Amino acid sequence: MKRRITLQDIALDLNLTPATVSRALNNHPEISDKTKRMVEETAIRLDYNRNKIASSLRSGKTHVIGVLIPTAEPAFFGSVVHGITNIANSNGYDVIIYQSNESHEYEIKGIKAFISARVDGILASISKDTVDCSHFLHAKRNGIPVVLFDRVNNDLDIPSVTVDDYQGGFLATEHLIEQGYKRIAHVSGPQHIKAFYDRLKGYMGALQANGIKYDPALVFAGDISIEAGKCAAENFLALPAPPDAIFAVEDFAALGVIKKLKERGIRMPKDMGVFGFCNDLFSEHITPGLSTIDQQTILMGQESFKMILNIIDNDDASYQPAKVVLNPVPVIRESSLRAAKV
Amino acid sequence: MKRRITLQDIALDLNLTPATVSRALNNHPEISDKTKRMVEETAIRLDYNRNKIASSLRSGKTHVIGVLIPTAEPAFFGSVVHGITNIANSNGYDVIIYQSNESHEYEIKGIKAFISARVDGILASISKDTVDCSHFLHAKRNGIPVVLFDRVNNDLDIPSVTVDDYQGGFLATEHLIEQGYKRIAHVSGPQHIKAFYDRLKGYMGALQANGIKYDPALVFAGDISIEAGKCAAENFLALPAPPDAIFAVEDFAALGVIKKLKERGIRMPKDMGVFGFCNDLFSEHITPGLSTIDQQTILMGQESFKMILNIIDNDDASYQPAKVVLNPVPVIRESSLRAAKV
DNA sequence: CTGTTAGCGCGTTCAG
DNA sequence: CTGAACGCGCTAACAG
Repeated sequence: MKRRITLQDIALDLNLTPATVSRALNNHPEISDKTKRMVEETAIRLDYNRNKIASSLRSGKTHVIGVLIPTAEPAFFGSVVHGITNIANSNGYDVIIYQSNESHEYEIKGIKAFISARVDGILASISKDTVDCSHFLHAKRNGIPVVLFDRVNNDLDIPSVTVDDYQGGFLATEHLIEQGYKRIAHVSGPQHIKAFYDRLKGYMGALQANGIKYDPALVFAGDISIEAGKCAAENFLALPAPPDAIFAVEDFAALGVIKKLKERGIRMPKDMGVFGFCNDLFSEHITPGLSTIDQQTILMGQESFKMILNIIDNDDASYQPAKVVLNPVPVIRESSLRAAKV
Repeated sequence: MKRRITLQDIALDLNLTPATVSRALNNHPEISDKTKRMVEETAIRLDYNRNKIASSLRSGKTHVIGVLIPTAEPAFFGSVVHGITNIANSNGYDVIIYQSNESHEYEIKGIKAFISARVDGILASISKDTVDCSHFLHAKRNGIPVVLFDRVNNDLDIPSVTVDDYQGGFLATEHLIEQGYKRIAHVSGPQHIKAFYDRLKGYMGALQANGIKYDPALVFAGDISIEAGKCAAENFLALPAPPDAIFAVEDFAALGVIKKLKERGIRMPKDMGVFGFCNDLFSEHITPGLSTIDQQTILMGQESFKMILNIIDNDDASYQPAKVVLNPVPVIRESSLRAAKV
């Protein structure tokens, strides 16, 4: 392995000083075009690569963004990361990923790793297990701006990017009503997670807006799992007056519903309409295709990055906790499409 | 924002020198336990976080691994990244992700970014568009070890982690034969990608091993898309002597096959067996469940990391291009399960 | 077991 | 427009 080329090497080659070479490479206005050209040529000829470590140490900027997510496994976070890294890279930022695996302890470790690495900013989604959020404030106290996406905490004074879950729940339910379904049930998720709570509220809101009385028997306290969906479906079918449509809090739960209904020979969308939430990768490809709410994952990643970049660039006190709320986008497929609509 | 605490601050607080504090925090054997305890306490009390930048500059090690992938979007790479980051983080390494978006140009940019960031190692999967691989050798010349995973190039003298695609194709085809299918067709992928070429060879190998004559009419030159699968199915059905089973080079292509067969009212697995490759997330959830070959993505990520770590730790000339080949794992579901087998 | 000294490579003063 | 000098925070080498 050859020794790495430094500014010094370029300087010696051209009878200049490292300082001048540095300025030339950074396109400093007080350097003559001639020198800039010479320096650039030599840099390429010698195969110079700027040492970002030294540069970071000196300048106090790493051009690295930390991204902390519960897990890169499911499609959702993978897709958001996809959005973040692409826009970050094209803005000259590197992205470090850390997975909390839904654990509070690992989440804290991740923040520590980011502080140690002196990242310029942190994008994070709170893990399921996390109750105490002081580690995020800890990062802020260390001068590292934080933006939360998707899994947020409104008690914290931290800017965030989310989708409008209330609106999503509302739109899903309203679509089912428009399709002529009369008794619409809901498989809900853990209510301490704001997104799931909001979806339930949206469901209730749509019922009310359409003059349908809310029936607690039609809400099953479930989870975002296939198993929960199956349980819920079973439960609903055993009711004296079963529903004719089911809106599940998440696509996997909806998938469980669909599996159970198939097992029982119940036809969708004829006998029963089904609606999910997430627009997971599989939703398009199952039978029947699952109607769902798209959460605009790529856009979410991009907006999160833009926001943190904005905070980094105006590193003054203009750190106003902004809340960006994205519009949920209904994606209608066979599972809920009973009537041909205009 | 408060000033960041440095080793100096701890040293002053305890009447020690920064060097001693550094050694204590790094658990150097020549430091007394008493001092170590004192230093650790003070570090916590003052909320000290090691400046990894300075540490990296001095030591020449960043503890960062660059991961270069075509795209984080599809389940496959997301899952491998999942495997890499988890094992990397638990080994004290940070992971920087760069996406080439299947473009040669961006791939080169990614390598440059990694060299600039002085990463300790690079894990990469070659993009579809890449013909010239000199940028990987460029990284090696800069003293950064490289390990390729999944999309590799055997002409390069670079260690790699892959699955045995020949074996996968062989097992898939043999399973169909065992299930009593007689005329087995194959939807192949672009043959310049080694993995796809090997799967076709595996298919042919299994036919031969079972005394079945290879019929070129039963191989459709397709792609890894739903559309290609649909075309292939149509093509096969129009044959004078149509096949009774189809092995597709990839799950999305298999999905296309399934969609087309359903459209035509052909029952699976009774009238036609279908087999995919990849074990994509949706494969389990479609109807019928798709039999496929699992590529052990998590394991692949872990093995890749272990290999690069090994090279980093013995940074001498023991840089022997090892090739790790993982076993493909058949996952049998309804789409191919005609007979009850022992 | 601990202190002293020096320098990793860069960017930013302040001169000229 | 360019040069000289310094220091970011840490760790390795050498003393003692």
